[in-house]
Amino acid sequence: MLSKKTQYAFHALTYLAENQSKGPILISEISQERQISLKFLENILLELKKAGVLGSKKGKGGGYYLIKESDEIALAKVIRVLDGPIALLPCVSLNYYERCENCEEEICGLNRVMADVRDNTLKVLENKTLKDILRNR
Amino acid sequence: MLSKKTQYAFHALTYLAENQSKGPILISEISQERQISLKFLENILLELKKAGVLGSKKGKGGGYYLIKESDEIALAKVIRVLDGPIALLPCVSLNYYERCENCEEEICGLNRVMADVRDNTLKVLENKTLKDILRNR
DNA sequence: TATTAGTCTACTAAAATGGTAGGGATTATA
DNA sequence: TATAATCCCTACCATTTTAGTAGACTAATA
Repeated sequence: MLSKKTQYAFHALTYLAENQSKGPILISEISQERQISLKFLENILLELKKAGVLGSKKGKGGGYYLIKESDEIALAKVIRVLDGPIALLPCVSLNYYERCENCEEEICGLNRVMADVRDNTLKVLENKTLKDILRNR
Repeated sequence: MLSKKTQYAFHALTYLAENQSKGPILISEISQERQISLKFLENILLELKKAGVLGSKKGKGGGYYLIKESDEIALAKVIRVLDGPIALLPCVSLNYYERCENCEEEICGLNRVMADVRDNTLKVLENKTLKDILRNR
């Protein structure tokens, strides 16, 4: 399951995309409009900024804004930033690989199937973007 | 990610499948062979029994055994028993549906995509079975 | 009836999750 | 250049989940 953090991230990002024309958007505005705890949202947006998904501007007239088009931000990217690995086992994760403790990868039949699951999941999450989850359509 | 519980469940189930001919297998034997904490494994096997995946026999000569062929036990079943929902959002879960709090399902674009992810994940997990993850091949 | 082996309830430690508090740093503008 | 507006950063906290443990209980068998 996606954490609240990631779910909030999607809500915030779609809000930013839908209001792109207004320039930088205040955290507090997103918080109010999308009903997300202000301080929690601060952390989320900061992580997205550090990951290169968002830009920000301080001081009056400041706020957050997208630095790419909404169809250039894959859903997989957002999930990885906030939740980490998408794969079901560490030993088949593309971005967060770790050796499994309890299994020898050569003879363990599970990882082959889980790599298959991963590929099928990513087929959607890498190709669907922010644009695909916008409200106004 | 799959929990340790589910990962252990797969290790235990494949052990049972690979040693099916020996009749009921002791929890302690599985625990030793697959390096899983005995008491933790007890809980796991019990849950699998209650879910109709395993049978058991008490007393001398007892133990656990599969009550279906290994190609009749879908991986999805095992994951649902131990970890719960497979979908990434409660509002698109087939077996553990719950309304999302922060989103109105009609206008939220996220659930359409996540239903798509779910379908692609299940395409693998419903069709691959215990038999597909056995060692001896 | 003694032994073997699963069943059940309860407990615990550690980690993850979800959220909060309070300054600090930077920028715009009066 | 003062000050108000904003994001930035570190630390903290409560709750839930995860992973694992303890010990008594029940059923089957010899």
